[in-house]
Amino acid sequence: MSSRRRSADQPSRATITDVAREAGVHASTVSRALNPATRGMVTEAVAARVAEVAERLGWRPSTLAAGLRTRRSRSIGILVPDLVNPVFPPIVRAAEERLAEAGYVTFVANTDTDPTREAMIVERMAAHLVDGLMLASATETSRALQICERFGIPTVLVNRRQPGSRHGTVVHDDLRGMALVIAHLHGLGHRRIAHLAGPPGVSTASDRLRGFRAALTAHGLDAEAAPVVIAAAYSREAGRRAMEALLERGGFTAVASANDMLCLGIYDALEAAGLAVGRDISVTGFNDMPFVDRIHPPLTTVRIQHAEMGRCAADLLLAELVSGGQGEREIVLQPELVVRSSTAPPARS
Amino acid sequence: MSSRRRSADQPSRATITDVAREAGVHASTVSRALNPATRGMVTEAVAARVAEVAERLGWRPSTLAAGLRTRRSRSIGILVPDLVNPVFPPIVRAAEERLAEAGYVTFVANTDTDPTREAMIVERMAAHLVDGLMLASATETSRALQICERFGIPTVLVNRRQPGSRHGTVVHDDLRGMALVIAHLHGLGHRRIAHLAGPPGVSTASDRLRGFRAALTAHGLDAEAAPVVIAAAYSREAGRRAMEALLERGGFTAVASANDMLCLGIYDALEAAGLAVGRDISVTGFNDMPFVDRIHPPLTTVRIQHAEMGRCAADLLLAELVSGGQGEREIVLQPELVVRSSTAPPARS
DNA sequence: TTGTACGCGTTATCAG
DNA sequence: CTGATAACGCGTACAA
Repeated sequence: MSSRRRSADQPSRATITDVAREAGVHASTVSRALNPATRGMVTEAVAARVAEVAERLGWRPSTLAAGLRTRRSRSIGILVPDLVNPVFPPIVRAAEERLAEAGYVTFVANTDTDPTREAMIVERMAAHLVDGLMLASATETSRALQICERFGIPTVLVNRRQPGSRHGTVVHDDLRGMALVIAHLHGLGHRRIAHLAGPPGVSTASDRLRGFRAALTAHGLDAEAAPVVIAAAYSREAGRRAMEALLERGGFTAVASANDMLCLGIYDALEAAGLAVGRDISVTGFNDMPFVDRIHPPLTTVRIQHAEMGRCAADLLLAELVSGGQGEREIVLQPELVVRSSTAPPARS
Repeated sequence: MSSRRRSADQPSRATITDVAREAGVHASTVSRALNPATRGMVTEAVAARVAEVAERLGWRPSTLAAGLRTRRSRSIGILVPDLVNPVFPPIVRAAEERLAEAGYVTFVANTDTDPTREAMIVERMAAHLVDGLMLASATETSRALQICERFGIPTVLVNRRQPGSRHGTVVHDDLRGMALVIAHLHGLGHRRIAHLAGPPGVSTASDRLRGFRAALTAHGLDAEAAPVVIAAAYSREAGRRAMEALLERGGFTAVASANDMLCLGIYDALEAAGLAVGRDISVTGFNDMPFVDRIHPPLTTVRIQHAEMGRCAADLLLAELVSGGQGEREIVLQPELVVRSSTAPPARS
């Protein structure tokens, strides 16, 4: 017979009742003595004795049992599209750190940019009574946000906007980021610039596309005529395929990509086509994700504030958790152009 | 007044009692009808009616309430040292996928290779009644494993061994991996090979160091005389500092690194010293983490099976969850050498 | 200041 | 096959 280890031979963890019996007081008193918020309601001496017994018995509060009553769990869910994309880990880490300081644990999950999966995860998180949710995965049509609202779970968006949403949001000024890119390329002499756009429904993709077109116009270039190909996902493979399509079409000396991950695929496609990044075709990225300074040639890209984004989002969420729903602000961080060697004046040919 | 949204105006989610009332049966019957495992104990007709009502009322099981009784939560905790290290996300993703198929949610957390933090997280996970734990963070002296045993939580180790541990473990044959590296370097003509070792207490670090020495000896080289510097962490920065120390010491034409992350720092240090990777000093990594094929020069490294490791660990854990503690196996996967351009015959000088 | 009594949503164990 | 009842561990009005 397979007896559950936890129940049988193992010394099942001490409960508040055990502590009460041992300390010679009532369970409620123990609860009050051990809860920082209610400690004042109890005698100094009793509090000390209870604390001592609890310590000795190795008592740990059961988040579950507490949550059953309070409907809170001191935990926060963080949803990202794909942890394998190096943009997200730094954001998550920074948020996690800030939330931990405030006493919250964080649970991270991948959504694969799949709305169904995203909705399922939100439901599961809700079932675990997360106190708040941080979505780095929100698409412009995410059902997830409605679910959050239905359950009344405070939610903030990170690195993704949802137009018209009332949720706290932390993003970057992508239009300005693209303007920096185009100004740089224009300054190098490029006049025929292509855009490798991100997947549909993702706000960074559409914002950067808009920024691309606006910046071209601002420089007196024909935004309508500029080659644009949309990548199926923010992945290396999708970037390669999109770049192949762009190459077939031709008619450009530089390509401004919606994101660094795509650039890896762009490099792959250009290498396969026998073209040199920088010399033959200039390439720019977006995000300045880790390690792109070490790829060859080092990528000119737009730096976003990964850690700051995570911290701001955490603060926004924490504010909302205490104030009960005021944090409906949008924080827009400023990006910065980092010039490396993937951009150069256009080839003569 | 700040009324908690969840309680007041929001339609608090339907409970099993609501469904029971609506369906005209007892709550226990609802429980049985909706639980796949106990559905057989109930009439087909009743089951159907209950299911219909539950659907209509939007009933969702409360993991917490259920866990309070069953002491299970259908969730698994995954602990990694640092999600920013690209080795881990693919492992986590693969494990997550396999576990999700089996109906488990996964919670990921970073430990920062800090035993105290690791212990705290394990406790919190235990408080959330995770059914199992996957540790990619275990150091050779981790207290975390004892905590797991005390709580009776099934635990497996991934990408880390703990000597003498009885836990299921999935690792690679690091000794063989190092042997492949040294054979490759030796074949190129290198005779003075240095090792940039990983941090103390980490099994991959000590295994690879042992493998390094054993392989040197096997090739008739003096293992004792070989320069070895220990990096403070598996990070780019620590790699740079360790490499600087190694350069001061000198006396080598190639350096075998314990891991790819360190190689980024090695590249930084060599660049700062005006040395060319490959031509002046050959460099090898370990892990074949994403993107190292695109750094300059592309890194010769040992490929490990990231996804397979995650899947195996998940299977091991699942087996243990159903059988109740048999999975005390150690799975050793085989690594593979990937030769790129960071290695070349030693410079003449 | 402390104890009593009850509820949170579900499952296990009996009876019927 | 179904209903009643008692847990699970904790928080919290209310009473003492």
